[in-house]
Amino acid sequence: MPKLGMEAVRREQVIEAARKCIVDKGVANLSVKDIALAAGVSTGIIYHYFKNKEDVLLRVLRESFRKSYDQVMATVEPIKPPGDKLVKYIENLNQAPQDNPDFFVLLLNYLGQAKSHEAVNEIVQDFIRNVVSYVEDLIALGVAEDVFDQDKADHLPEMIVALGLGLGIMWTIDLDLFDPERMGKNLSELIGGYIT
Amino acid sequence: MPKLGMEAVRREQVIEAARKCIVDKGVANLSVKDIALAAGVSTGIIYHYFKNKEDVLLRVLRESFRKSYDQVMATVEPIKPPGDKLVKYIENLNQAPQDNPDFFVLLLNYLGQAKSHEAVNEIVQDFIRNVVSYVEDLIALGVAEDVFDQDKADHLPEMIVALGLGLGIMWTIDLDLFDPERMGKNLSELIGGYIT
Amino acid sequence: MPKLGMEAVRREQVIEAARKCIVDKGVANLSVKDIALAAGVSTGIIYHYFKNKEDVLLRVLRESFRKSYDQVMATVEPIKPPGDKLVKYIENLNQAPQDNPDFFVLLLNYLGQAKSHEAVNEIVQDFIRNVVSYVEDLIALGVAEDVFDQDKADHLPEMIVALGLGLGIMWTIDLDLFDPERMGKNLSELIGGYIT
Amino acid sequence: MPKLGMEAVRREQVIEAARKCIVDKGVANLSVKDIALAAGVSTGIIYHYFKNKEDVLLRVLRESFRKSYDQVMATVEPIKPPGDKLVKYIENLNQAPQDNPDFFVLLLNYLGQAKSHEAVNEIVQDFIRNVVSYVEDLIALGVAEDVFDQDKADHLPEMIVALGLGLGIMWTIDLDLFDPERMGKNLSELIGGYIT
DNA sequence: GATGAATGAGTTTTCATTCAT
DNA sequence: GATGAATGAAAACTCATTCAT
Repeated sequence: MPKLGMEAVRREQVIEAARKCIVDKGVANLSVKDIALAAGVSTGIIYHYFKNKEDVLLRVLRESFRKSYDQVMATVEPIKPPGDKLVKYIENLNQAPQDNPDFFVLLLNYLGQAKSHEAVNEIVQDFIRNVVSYVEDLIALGVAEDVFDQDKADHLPEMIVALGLGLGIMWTIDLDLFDPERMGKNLSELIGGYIT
Repeated sequence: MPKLGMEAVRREQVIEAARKCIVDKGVANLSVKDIALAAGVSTGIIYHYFKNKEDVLLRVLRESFRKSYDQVMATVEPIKPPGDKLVKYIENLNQAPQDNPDFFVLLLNYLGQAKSHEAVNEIVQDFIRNVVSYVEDLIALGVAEDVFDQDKADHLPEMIVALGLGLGIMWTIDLDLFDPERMGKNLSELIGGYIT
Repeated sequence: MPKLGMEAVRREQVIEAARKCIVDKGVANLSVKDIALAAGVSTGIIYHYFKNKEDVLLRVLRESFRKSYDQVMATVEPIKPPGDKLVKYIENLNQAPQDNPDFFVLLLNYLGQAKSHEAVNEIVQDFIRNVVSYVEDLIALGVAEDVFDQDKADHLPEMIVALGLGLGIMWTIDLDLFDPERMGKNLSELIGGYIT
Repeated sequence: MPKLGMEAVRREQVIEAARKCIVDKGVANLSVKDIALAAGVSTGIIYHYFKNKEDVLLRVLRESFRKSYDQVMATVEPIKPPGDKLVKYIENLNQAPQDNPDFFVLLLNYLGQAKSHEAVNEIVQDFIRNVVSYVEDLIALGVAEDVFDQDKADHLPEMIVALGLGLGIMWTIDLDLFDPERMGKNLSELIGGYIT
């Protein structure tokens, strides 16, 4: 067993286990013992690498947002034409509930805490602002390069994100509510109409 | 204090107290003692009128959805012209986070449980389906009376609801994200464009 | 509704309900509410006619012993020949678990409390002593009237009662342990051999 | 105090403490806190080693029956002559209330629950059947080796056990009811008469 | 570093008893 | 007399956190 870099391994091990537990049984019913069991470590070790349970949970959230961000960067950023970039992003947004359903389950689990938990609120706020501002940038990019007209709607980025969030939540709660495939097309059309 | 015929009063008293507690401190940190204290009763009486804590929480959710429904009925249904009806409803949807911020905080608190709690999931699913189907009816009504063209977008009702939900959540988490007033106008335009 | 004699009626109503509850679900799992429900009265009324729950339970025990005693008197005492009297009593003892299985279930429920509950202990002790002394009298009567020889065994009455008690308990716990019919005959022979 | 390998010790510690509590104050009035206090541990640890209170109580019963069985094996089995074996066993049975009064108190505490508690009933049934069948074997052994005649009474083993049980209970409830010394002799004679 | 036994404060729930009506 | 709503103390049980090994 390597001793060096063990810390990073253990932390990742615990965070991933906690994430899985939250998705499987909900934050509400999650004990430190559950996490330790899922991670294959003792409860004690969790307190060696994390301040306390809350610390673990906050890191799960941050990590989850970071991964989501990384994934967007990896799939959207390589694309160069600004128009395609936005289209790809919208596609991503639309695929998210299917491609990464865990993300929405996790998000829902934390959103409920946001209003009564300062730290959670802050992290979630930052995430939403980042997403909105990223969409703003994508649109601005298109406008700058004359691919889009000035977008015709005020607050379009917020609406795009809200649509993605709302549809994601709705589909997470009720898989039969709509067909994500067709919804994807509608979404592209709707938004496309506003920027060309 | 009368002792007879208090059942309805007590139940309402407890449910309202529980609702308030959830909004104030979150379901996660909510004890029966808290509810009893907020309701001004003993913990014992809660078990006299409700099966257990879960029973109370589920009733808070149902009651909250019922009130929300009643309010829509009271404000939207009196309006007769189908076009105005839909507009009014959209307005309602848009005002909701401001007019009734508690509703969204409450909703968020329960959404997190939905995936790991059968009963919650069912109630939330029903609610969403009802809302979507209500919007469908409003649009169909307009089309039938030749006020709207057939709506141009597939899944428009789902998108309208998703927008309302997404914006509501975003605004609940981050009051500074956008100005609801202006957002209201954008929303009306966006949707208006799709049904006339 | 008659007002006079209501007290006796109510008391009997409650005691009988409590007895039934104990037999059905055990003293351990018996609440005052259960008793009230079974008796078709309110919990309050129980405290009007009895000092407290313990008072009810003690009266159930006494009443049960009294009835058992009355039944013996009614079936055994009318018989005049001392020999037949004892035979009849033994028969009674043997039939008890079948004829009145509730009695044994009840008895077992209280025997467990006897060692840690002064009042119960006293009542049970009195009952056992009475039963033993009744058998002593029956035998003495037979000897006095020259129907039996002096009984050949020391402590015969105690042994007879112990056999009845032991077999009753065993059969109550395990109906398949033996056939009470055949056991009855064996018992009569066994005891008969010792007093003639 | 060592922390490792304490499982067996702690379990025994808790079971023994629970047994003591039951004997001292009765199952009816026994809280987990009492057990923890008597065992000198925290309440939490009890739930670490046992599923719940019921689990502890059932193990107390099983353990008690096991010890009783072990003791019989240790005292009766070394004896080889079948006749002496049975005599020794009867002696044991007779001495039990004196030698091990706790056993009867405990037994009484559980017998009351048997009828309304499936698991208790099963354990007690098994115990009684084992005891009866052990006596059957002892007699059969004697008959096989021509030490006893075929026993003259049908159901003799059941009667022997019932006598032991009945006398034990009676003497537990009322120490003054008879002299166990003399009772022992009577018992031996009585039974001896039936198998020689 | 790693373990998991141990703690005890806190949570849900029950229930005998009281008392206003 | 009669009711059953209301209380609150006590019970069973959970779980984050600590710490001896």
